[in-house]
Amino acid sequence: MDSKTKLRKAGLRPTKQRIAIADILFNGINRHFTAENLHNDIIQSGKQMSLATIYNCLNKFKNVGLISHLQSLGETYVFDTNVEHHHHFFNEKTGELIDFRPGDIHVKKFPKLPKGYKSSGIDIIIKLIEKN
Amino acid sequence: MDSKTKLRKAGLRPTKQRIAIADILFNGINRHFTAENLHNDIIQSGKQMSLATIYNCLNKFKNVGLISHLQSLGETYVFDTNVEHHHHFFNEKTGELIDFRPGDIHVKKFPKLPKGYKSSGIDIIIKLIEKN
DNA sequence: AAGTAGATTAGAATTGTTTTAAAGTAAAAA
DNA sequence: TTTTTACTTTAAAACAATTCTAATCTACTT
Repeated sequence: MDSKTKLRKAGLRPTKQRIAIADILFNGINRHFTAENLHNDIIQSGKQMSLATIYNCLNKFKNVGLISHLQSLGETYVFDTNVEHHHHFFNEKTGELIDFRPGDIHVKKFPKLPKGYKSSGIDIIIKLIEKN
Repeated sequence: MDSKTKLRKAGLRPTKQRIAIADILFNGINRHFTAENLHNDIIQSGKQMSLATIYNCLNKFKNVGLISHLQSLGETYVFDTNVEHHHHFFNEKTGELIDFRPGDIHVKKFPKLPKGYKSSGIDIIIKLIEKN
């Protein structure tokens, strides 16, 4: 499916800029990227586009589910008086974090790590919403 | 142990400001906070301190291991063309992210969730460093 | 008590993202 | 088709979080 159709199907107007972005993003290879990354790619391909447009488009794409964005633990630097290794519950509504001990969770099957690398740690975030 | 001693033991000069911060942080209750949070607490307790000092102190505290900071997935907003639910390898050196499928990992024992809440998802980040 | 290295501060600088308001463009209506 | 309308793009300004700068201050050493 070409970018134009894809955008239309998602309920977005296929503008020149959106098509250019979609052409880069949906070429079949999953990728992670920042607005800045993408802007560079576009500039280097000889096109011109403002960074604000990139942000606008990406946010629209995200809203309609064409892309996702990595839910870190929020936007700001969060400090923690707990220096032991531990994981977190994350209250999706309030943003509140609650610790839990590594012993309270047990990971059985492990994914195969990329060649030449070893694991230096694992961070687990269990997201919470109110029951009912 | 009082804050002054604690700071000295950690190799930090116990200044008025650091003591004030330590008094708030190390009162026995683990807590998560941002620089802004802490600044508000301090201002509300009638003390005066610049936000820059808060940042300086927290970074110092972090360097000596008195506190930790939550490793989000980096500082900037990262988008992802993969809209399926998935987890990530995180290359600690380069910041690169690689997806892995939820089926590639299996969590057996689950921590007890806070009362009144249910899980709305789980995010797992496996950090990687080069072997040898 | 005096000197020095390290700490604090206000304010400027930086970085990443969003907003604003004006000008442009795709889709719908005529 | 043309006109109209609603949505987009843009540069520039605004904003938010964090760090830096350079002057002042303070805890520790002597």
